[in-house]
Amino acid sequence: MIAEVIVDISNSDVDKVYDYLAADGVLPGHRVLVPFGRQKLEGVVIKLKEKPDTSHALKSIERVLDPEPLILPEFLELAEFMRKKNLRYADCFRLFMPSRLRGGAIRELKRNYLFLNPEIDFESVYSDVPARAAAQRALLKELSGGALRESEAMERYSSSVVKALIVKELIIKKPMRTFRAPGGMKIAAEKPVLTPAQQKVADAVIGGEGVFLLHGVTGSGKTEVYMYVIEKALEAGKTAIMLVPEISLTPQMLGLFRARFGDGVAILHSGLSDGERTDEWTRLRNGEARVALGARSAIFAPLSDVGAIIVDEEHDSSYISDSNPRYFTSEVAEFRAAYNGAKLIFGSATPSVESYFKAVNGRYRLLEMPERVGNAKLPILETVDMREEIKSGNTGMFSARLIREIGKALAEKNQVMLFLNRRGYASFLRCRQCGYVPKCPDCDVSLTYHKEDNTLRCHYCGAKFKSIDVCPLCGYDDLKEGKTGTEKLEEETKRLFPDARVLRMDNDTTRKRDAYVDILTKFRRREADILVGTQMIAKGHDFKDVTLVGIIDADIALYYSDYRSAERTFQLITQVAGRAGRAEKEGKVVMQTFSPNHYVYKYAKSYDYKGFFRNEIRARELTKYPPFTKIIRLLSLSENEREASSAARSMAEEIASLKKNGAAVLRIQVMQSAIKRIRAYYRYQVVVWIDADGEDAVCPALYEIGRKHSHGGVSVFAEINPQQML
DNA sequence: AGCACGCCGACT
DNA sequence: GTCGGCGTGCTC
Repeated sequence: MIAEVIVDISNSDVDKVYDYLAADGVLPGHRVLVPFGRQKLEGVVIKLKEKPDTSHALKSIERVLDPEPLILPEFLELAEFMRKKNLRYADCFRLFMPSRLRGGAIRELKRNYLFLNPEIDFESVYSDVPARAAAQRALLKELSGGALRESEAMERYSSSVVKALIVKELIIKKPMRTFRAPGGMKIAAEKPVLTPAQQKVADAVIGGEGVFLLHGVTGSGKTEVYMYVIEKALEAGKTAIMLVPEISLTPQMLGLFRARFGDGVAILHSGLSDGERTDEWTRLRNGEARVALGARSAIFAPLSDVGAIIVDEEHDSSYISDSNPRYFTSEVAEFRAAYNGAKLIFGSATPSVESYFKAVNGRYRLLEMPERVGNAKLPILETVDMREEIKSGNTGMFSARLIREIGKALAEKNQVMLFLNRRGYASFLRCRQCGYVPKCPDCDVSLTYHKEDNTLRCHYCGAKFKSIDVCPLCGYDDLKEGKTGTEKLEEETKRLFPDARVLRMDNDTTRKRDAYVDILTKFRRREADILVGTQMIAKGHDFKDVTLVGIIDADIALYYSDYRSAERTFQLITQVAGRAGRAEKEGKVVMQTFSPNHYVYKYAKSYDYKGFFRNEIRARELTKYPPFTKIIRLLSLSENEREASSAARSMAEEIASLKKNGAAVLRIQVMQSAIKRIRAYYRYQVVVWIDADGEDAVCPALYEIGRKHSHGGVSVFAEINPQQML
């Protein structure tokens, strides 16, 4: 028999099928060890066949690494699907299994457990232990109820107690495979009865076909619908996958699912240790857990017979991987749903324009939940025109209005969230005399001033420098500070409200592993009155005492003038607003803006998603942007500027000749990237507009052109509809 | 990704 | 003469 093998090397030159002689018993999906050149490599068998496709002399598979194929047949097909989308086989298989399972051995975590010696009768033994050996009796009693980790027994009793019982041969010690279960919060959640609105949506999903887009306002109770659908899948003997943005995977969320589905839930996300991930993966693979809850990568949960897939907050950018390997979670979800005949729900309060467009066109089935559960009102949104503030002499970051509202909320013993999507203290420093601005030596961006540790930092490569007090060029000692970030916002808030307890949450305060959970917990426990932060505070966390949300600079996302900036702004405002007034208290949102007449604010204020969508989709159609076209960006990187630019130009020429030969290419643009250099690599790009449905026809050729130009000092990366074009 | 082959510069 | 720089090419 001949086996087609993919070797575990992530390099386009070797990312293809290699034929090997296979003994009986080798099956598709098996991990195998194969001789490859002069080395021995791990690979995956993707197919068996009678005759080789090559005249090459064939080598034999050296060894099969697992008793049963580790890769499910579904994933072999998924790999083929993803490969058409410009991913390498090797990268696919790396996504499909935890890294621990590669590299030959599956290391199991073994721990010593204590058991009662099964050869003796508990009752008689127990009475033989003298009453004064209270600790020994207690331990025996506990063990009669089940095994206990040795380390735990040592901790709770003592080593001498354990030792004594082992010497008396009343208990035995045995190593056992343990599964590390990442923790969740213990929540006693009885199953609520669905509201009529929730039930209607749930019934539509259960009784319907195809892919669903659930458009439900924040607080409308989408999670209950998800859990209901998952429950139905489980009742039918199937499995389920629930995806949330990484940031929403709080202990509460885990606790909620644990309470509902018990040990049948496995968690998959990037924060797990290798060991934890392997254990959770294995529990899913062997059927012990039937619900996978996790971030993006959990879409690859090794479940068979998937009955439901939920993608919550579907508009969230974390569903699109920003570095290689790039894949669209939604595409994988649609593939798996189709393969398994599973229910697939994309849910959001602010669906992406692309998804909503599909719903409007019938590609997805649209479901709506326009009301909050329990009559809770949506907060009132107000804009404050910051131009007027400046005219009236207020150049600070707080408008008079916002200061007043914060004061009121604090006086009423409520909590406040202040949102500013820019971290650091000041976005740059500039010498008032000669105009010098400190820039990153490796990137074409100015350095952000961080007052906390008096550093200048590059937010693109992470470089850190000691800050300056005088201009290094002219020696002048008055440096102007650029746009303010969260650090300064925190400082200003403390200055204006000296009695309030202020917490800050951004990339800089959450560097440590559980820091962000800690900050949120503190805030929830009312150990602070005001939470200041970036994007992070906008997502998915409910605080019942927050009645006011201040958006310090609502325009930030609008400044990035790409076709998605209005959409991003709308999503952000709606999300941030969703944090206010979730319980019986009514909420208010104050948005400070310099362009109050922008249509985003009009629609956001009245929670008019549909109005926003109509406006936005018209603009996209006129300007020929997605979803009416697809944009492919070929990014050319090189330490040598001339090589980067000439590769880009040469690619553009080849694409132009494709177009001439009739390819569905609409427009080609060669240019320097918005940021000309990052990490010492110059960035040039070719941006190609193609027909909305032209991906299969055009993209393979574009990828090939990119690959051909990835040579010597130049690397080319291809991206479809890039999130941002930096 | 490795590893060998191969073709030019500086050295005991 | 030969040691060794890393460009190029190959792996069923």
